[in-house]
Amino acid sequence: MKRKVTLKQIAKELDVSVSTVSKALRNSKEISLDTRSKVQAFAKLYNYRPNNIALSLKNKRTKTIGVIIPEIVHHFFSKVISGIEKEANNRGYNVIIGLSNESFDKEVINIEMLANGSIDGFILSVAKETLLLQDYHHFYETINQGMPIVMFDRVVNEIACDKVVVDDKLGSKKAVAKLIESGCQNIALITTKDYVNVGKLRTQGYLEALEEHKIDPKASLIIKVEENKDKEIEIETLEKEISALLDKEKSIDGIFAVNELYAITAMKIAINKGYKIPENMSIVAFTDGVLSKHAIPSLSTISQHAVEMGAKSATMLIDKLEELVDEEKYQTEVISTTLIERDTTR
Amino acid sequence: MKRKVTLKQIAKELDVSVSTVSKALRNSKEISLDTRSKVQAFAKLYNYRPNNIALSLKNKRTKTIGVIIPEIVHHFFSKVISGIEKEANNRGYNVIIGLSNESFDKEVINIEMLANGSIDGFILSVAKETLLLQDYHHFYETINQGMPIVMFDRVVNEIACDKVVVDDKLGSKKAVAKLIESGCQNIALITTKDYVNVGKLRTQGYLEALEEHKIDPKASLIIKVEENKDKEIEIETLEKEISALLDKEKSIDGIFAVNELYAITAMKIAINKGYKIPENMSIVAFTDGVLSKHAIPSLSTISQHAVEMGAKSATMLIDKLEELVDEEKYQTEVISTTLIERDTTR
DNA sequence: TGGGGTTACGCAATCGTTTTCGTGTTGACA
DNA sequence: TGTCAACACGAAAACGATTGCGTAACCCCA
Repeated sequence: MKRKVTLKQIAKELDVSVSTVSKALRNSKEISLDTRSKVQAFAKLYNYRPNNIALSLKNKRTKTIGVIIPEIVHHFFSKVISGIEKEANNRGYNVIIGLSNESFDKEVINIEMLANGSIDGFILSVAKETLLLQDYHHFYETINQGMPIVMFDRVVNEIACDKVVVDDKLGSKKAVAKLIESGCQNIALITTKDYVNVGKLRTQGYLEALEEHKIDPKASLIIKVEENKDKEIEIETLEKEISALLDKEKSIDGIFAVNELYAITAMKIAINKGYKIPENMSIVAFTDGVLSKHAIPSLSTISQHAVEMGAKSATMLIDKLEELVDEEKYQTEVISTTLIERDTTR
Repeated sequence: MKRKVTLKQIAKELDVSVSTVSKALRNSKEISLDTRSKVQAFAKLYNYRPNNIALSLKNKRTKTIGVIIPEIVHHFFSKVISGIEKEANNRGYNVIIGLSNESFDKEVINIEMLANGSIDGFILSVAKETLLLQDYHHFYETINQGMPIVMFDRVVNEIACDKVVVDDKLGSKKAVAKLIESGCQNIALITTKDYVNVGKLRTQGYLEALEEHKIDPKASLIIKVEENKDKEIEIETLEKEISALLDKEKSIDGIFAVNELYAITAMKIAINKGYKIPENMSIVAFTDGVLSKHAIPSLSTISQHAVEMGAKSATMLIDKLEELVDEEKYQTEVISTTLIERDTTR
């Protein structure tokens, strides 16, 4: 086993100083051609690679980006990561991942772990618990120490940093407009409680679409799901609610759900109750994922372009890190959504 | 903006030496109680945190694990990562992610990028292209430099390192046995070409199960899918093949697929052709994911316990890093599979 | 022969931390 | 009063790399 070779070892071996070796490897003309080629040959032979940690210490930059997300077993987030990773790699950066599992404490710990020199900047999506507690001290502290943050999807408006968001309201509006225009009159909404920002915005989009088409919203058609750590329970509860809703409101002919799981759940129940999809029941979901694509029938969705979000976030962060952009100026990039028509809409 | 405070700054401020500050913070009794509390109070006030990079350089360990996977937008891999992350975090390690996108070159680049001091060890699943080329020099070099590797799922047997694998053969056997025992007589197999190790093993399991139940395998019931970078095309081709197969072999009453997407695809076509599932067509898939769980009807699957795989991999790597285990001894851990019975089996 | 310029290298500081080894100042004891 | 231990602290090396500056050795020319 040959351990990694260092400048010092090369220097000793060739009987020159460390600085000579360093300069020779960087092809400094301060060093004679003779020595240069000798050193370079030796380095190549021993497969010399500069130690990243030492470089990081010296340069005060790690060329590494920290990404903190609520969960990774999630189509949207993993897509965002792949976007981040691709862009970061292209620009010579590594990506280090922290999972908050939607927990405030884990988010804080992860940030603190990484903020002590391990990374140059953060890309993150805020944990639900954090949004609920509205305790943002860890973000402020990080930014205060001069470490840039880019927030995506679940952002905190009051924090001064770059942001990349989906146009949730407009996306929902598109979805609901599609339902209305294809003939739906009574459209149910399955959304989350309002403290989840994106849920709130998507609800607003639903309401605006109705308004624009002169349809009076009915509170009785809206289900606001209480999220649960245990998804099983959450979905079971939702199933009962949807079932009850469909039993009570026979006129429902369209459903808009703020995520695909809610939509799939609704579809399952609707099919069980004998609805024909899309003939007498149309369904559209926000968030395009595998479930939608491969469901039977396949679900029409609003795609968030997650990969693009990730790539954009990385671009913004790296631009800031490399000072290609004004340090004090924060931007909010809006990624537009696309309606993907599949088999649950007419 | 207050930049991070260092030992040197504290030392200057309190008019003591750097070493005194360091010792005081580590509560060395070499330092008087007076000085100790003074330093500690000051450090707390200024929120001092030791610089990780400097520590890494000094300690020659980064407390970071490099994970290289073929893709992240994939239920299995993201679950493995969540397992790795959890275990790693518990033991004070960070996780840095590299994606190979199934490409040999990207795998090599990622490994080289991380192997220069950024991490203490690797956990990885080999890219398909690498398996095809059978070029493993980058793994050998890494191991040779004294950096431990743990391979999971897609492993290279000839390389001496720790491995965590799924019991692919036994898992498939379980699945096919289930089909047979529930009354299926003519079971089709949808698998991958043999160079993908796991595809091969799963095919073997299928064959063994048939053999044990005294059923003669028929080559005409087996589809070996040629994988394609473009999943759309791969699935479209597969759809045609399955359709042709079902048309030709009317006696088929069971399908075993080596992943859930193949199974879902088969199910879709079977349903279209009027098969009743599970009454006259049963289906089981290897790999348990969201698709299976939320498909209608929900798919019976073989679960690989991906989170456990990740956690186990992390445990093995960290144990080696912390020398809790013999450096020269390599183990192969087999994670057993579980049959999850849902609605596509009787 | 002495001064100036060039060449080719080494020294030492630096990044932030830990740790070993001195060392000056006490106080106690013979 | 001389000796020695204990105490409290500082200097310096080390991790691996980069870089500004100093300088020895040489040549050239006046």
